[in-house]
Amino acid sequence: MALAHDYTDVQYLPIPPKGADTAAGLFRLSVSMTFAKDEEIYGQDEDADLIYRVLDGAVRTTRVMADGRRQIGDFYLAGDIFGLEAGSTHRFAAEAVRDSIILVIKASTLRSSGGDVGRMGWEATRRELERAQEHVIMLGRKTACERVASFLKDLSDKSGDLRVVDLPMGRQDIADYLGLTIETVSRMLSQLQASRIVSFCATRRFRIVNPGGLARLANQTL
Amino acid sequence: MALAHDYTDVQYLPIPPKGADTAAGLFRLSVSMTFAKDEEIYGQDEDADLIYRVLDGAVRTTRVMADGRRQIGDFYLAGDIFGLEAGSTHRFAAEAVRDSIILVIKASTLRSSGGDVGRMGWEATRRELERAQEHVIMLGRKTACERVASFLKDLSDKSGDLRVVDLPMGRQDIADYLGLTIETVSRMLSQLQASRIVSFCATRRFRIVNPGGLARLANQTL
DNA sequence: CCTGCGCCTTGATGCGGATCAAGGCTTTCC
DNA sequence: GGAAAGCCTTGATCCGCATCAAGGCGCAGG
Repeated sequence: MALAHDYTDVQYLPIPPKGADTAAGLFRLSVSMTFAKDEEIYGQDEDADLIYRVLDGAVRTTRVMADGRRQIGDFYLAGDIFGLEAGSTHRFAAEAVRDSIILVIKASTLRSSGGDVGRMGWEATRRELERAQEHVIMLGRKTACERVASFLKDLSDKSGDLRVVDLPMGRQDIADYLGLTIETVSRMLSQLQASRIVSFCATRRFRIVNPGGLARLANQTL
Repeated sequence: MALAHDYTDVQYLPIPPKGADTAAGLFRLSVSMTFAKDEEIYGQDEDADLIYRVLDGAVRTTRVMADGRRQIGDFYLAGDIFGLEAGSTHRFAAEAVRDSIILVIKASTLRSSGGDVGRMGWEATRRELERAQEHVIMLGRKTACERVASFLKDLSDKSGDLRVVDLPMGRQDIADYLGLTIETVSRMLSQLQASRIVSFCATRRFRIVNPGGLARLANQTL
């Protein structure tokens, strides 16, 4: 298990991010921190008085059962907000998938403000809820192939790049997100490549060859 | 599919609910409506300008894939608030599990109010998110037996009754909530009864014989 | 360069839960 | 009360994914 972050590299942001970014306003008073690959950002059951935003890198939220079974709640990429999923304590831990820069702000600052800022927090929570519900559909009723296809499609939808997409996470993380084993994920990826749906230029970088086919396999209901 | 509700039985509530109920304040300006068993309260993809609270009965939210696979998002019992899960349109439909009385209020009334009322809406959304995440763990990493045990335990935790719990929903609804088939749910229930964990006095009413054993089987991580 | 380790892929086999099938029970409606 | 339909249970069989096993590949460090 990674050591708790020692908070020595906290630094105040000199300049607020651009105005075009709606979420940026929330983080005007935030501090920036860096986390190494696999370092813990917060732990399961820790107090939840901070809210986070990925500036660069990637983050996963995880929950581990007593016998070691692990479920990943979600992945967060540059621009995403996380840490909202909590009552008084976090129910998932958060870890850096790779070296990352994270903006941090006190939750109480947000929650207490009634106007625009508070509503933005609510909006962010609502988006989290939508993603969690999409995840429920995936885990409850989709086949292994549909899950992997959905995952690749979601990732490509999120990344602005037209056709070539980077996977920030390893196969085990994908498996723990999709409720599968690493072997099944690997097999499905090979299968998608064999069917000319996608094409891997490297282990963690692929191109979508047949977007229509991918969408059909993903079987999104919306 | 149930016909859309015709809204003819709308009636204004003469008296606000008791002050002890924190959520009640939100629904001071609500109207009460009744829905028959299996009647649709709102549809998938419908506009989301209303928020709902169960006064009596039970509600399920569902999503159906093109080929008929169905996933239940959650169940709502007396006192629960639902309908928050939406951006501009509902991503799940909501249906009455049995004859139910539902309070309805305009979402815009809530969202626009800055102070306490708005914060209560945020809190309700946050609780929804927590439940959805618990659901993700269940569907992603729990066995059929653990899912059914968790389900019975959650239900008993929600209902104030000490030992005897009523199931408002049928086996198919349980299966579609747990990501299983009706046959597997039935087998697991029989198995739990055979192991003296629970005891069914009727098809939809059971008693918890061994609460410790049930909790152990449920394998909750928190 | 070579070596070693971590990550990934691929193959063989097993098992948990789905599917298929056949009643039993319970509720509803006449 | 009797008939019919819907809901639930139980058994037999099948299949998709997990598990077990054996390398392959690529990257880091010597």
